[in-house]
Amino acid sequence: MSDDGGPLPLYHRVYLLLRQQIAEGAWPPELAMPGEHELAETHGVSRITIRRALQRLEQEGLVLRRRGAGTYARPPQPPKRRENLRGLLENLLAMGLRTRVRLLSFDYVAAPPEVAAWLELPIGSVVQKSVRVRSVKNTPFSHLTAWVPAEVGRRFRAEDLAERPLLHLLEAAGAHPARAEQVISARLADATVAPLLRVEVGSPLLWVRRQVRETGGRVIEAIEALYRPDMYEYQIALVREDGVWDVQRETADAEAEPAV
Amino acid sequence: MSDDGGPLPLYHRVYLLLRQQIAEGAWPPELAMPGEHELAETHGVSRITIRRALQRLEQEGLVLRRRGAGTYARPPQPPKRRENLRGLLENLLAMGLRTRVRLLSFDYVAAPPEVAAWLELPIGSVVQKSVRVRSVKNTPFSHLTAWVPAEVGRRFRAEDLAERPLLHLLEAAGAHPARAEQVISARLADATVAPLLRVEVGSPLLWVRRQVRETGGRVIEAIEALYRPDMYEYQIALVREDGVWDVQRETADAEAEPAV
DNA sequence: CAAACTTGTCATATGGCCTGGACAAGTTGT
DNA sequence: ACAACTTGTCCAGGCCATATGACAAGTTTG
Repeated sequence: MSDDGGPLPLYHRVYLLLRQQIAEGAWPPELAMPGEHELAETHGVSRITIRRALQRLEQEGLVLRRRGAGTYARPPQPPKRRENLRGLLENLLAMGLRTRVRLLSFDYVAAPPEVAAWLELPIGSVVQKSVRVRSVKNTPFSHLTAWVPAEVGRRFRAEDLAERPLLHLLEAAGAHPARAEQVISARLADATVAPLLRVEVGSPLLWVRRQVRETGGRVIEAIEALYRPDMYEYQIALVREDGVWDVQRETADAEAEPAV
Repeated sequence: MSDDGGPLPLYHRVYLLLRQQIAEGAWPPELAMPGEHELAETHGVSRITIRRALQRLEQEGLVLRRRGAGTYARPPQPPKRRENLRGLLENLLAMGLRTRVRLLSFDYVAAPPEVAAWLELPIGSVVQKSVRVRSVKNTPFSHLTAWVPAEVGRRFRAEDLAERPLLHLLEAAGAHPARAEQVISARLADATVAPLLRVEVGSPLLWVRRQVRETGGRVIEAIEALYRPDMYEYQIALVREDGVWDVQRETADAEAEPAV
């Protein structure tokens, strides 16, 4: 469940990198970007490959090219406007943001070994597997794959998943979530996830895996989330007390408008 | 032959799909998988393409192939073993792990607009900029770009940066770090960072930006860190109390051995 | 104007990806 | 033994990705 991106065409990788640098304002719009020859050199790639990447950037309006004059970056929006949303991940949709959830699949299956270990169940146990995509203002920003032990999952219906957060359903069903562990990492969008998040294959995604236990210690939820970094970031505020750093608050930060 | 989802080679996409199905136990290990012809048909792809996917699966030990007999799926590998290291980010190197730091650059420069805003200084103020790469067991895992106001930075030397964490230096220099904000996101490795982290250009990296204030409220450090996700992950433990999730501890999780 | 940049266009060459088909070699079940 | 499966191997050909080089055409600067 952990994996690579694989072999992307060169011109596409160069495109992704240039787009990232443009978005960061690496080249002010009034100064020309490095020439094609120079870009080719710094990326260790032929000029034709650079041109393919630049042509695509031009098609998308991220760059303005004039023969003889040069290539000029056009950073999309003025400084990124963000709506800062206090609250933990699950509370995101309880807030003002209108998020829409699409339920892509909902099945009871035999737990593959990795998932079984994650849920601390015997291999082959029946588990409920659901896949959802969550959107703000019609733009998808998270892809969620959740695993729940069968007897816990049976207490709610598939339609509920499209309306309320999983943790609420678990609580309403009599479970008592008490502790959670999250691991935050990064991975590339693969051919399955990319179209669902409306992102290019090979773009970077925030990768969060969470395990939730109830008071007795039993794992009642294992969830894998992939977030678009342009739409969603993770914030942590720390305070230093008596020479030790301590967490003050944890925050999810979602953009008001998609960057592109 | 069929639809699109991105510019991945066909054989690689088939490989990903088959690997996923194997991991989910779609074919019990004692029964043969569908033959190459059948797989070619169901995936809408030529037999040679199927073979390339299967050959890779065989190399990785996920399937067993015997001429005349068929292809048999094999139970996936046991989960990765990790050394779990408690402690906040800056404490990582204070722990048992022997991390080595290489100082790549150290200058006093005029702050570019973004950095000035980040440090809450007037545009063009002089700041100390340093770039470091940190390694465990001779494998680099983090790339750090730090910005410090000039008058704060003058209180320590470049050589100190190669030996002690920046926060220690700031404290030793009389600063009083009190609060910090971290933003966690994801980005791609570009041509500059990739070789330093010994990673392919275009691979995903964990992207952390941190701003540290001292007691008076002044920003004394702005730092941008890029981490290899196979070497370093971010963990957060949450506890639910009175219906609200609270952060219990924050943890950096580094692998004992690089995955590759 | 002229030199020195820029992007646009073209031709050529190499190698990887992918298809279609044919055939060889091994295994299994009747 | 035989038929019917399987995987292993090879070929011819087309398309695409990529590198290299040369040249045309536009812009900027002195």
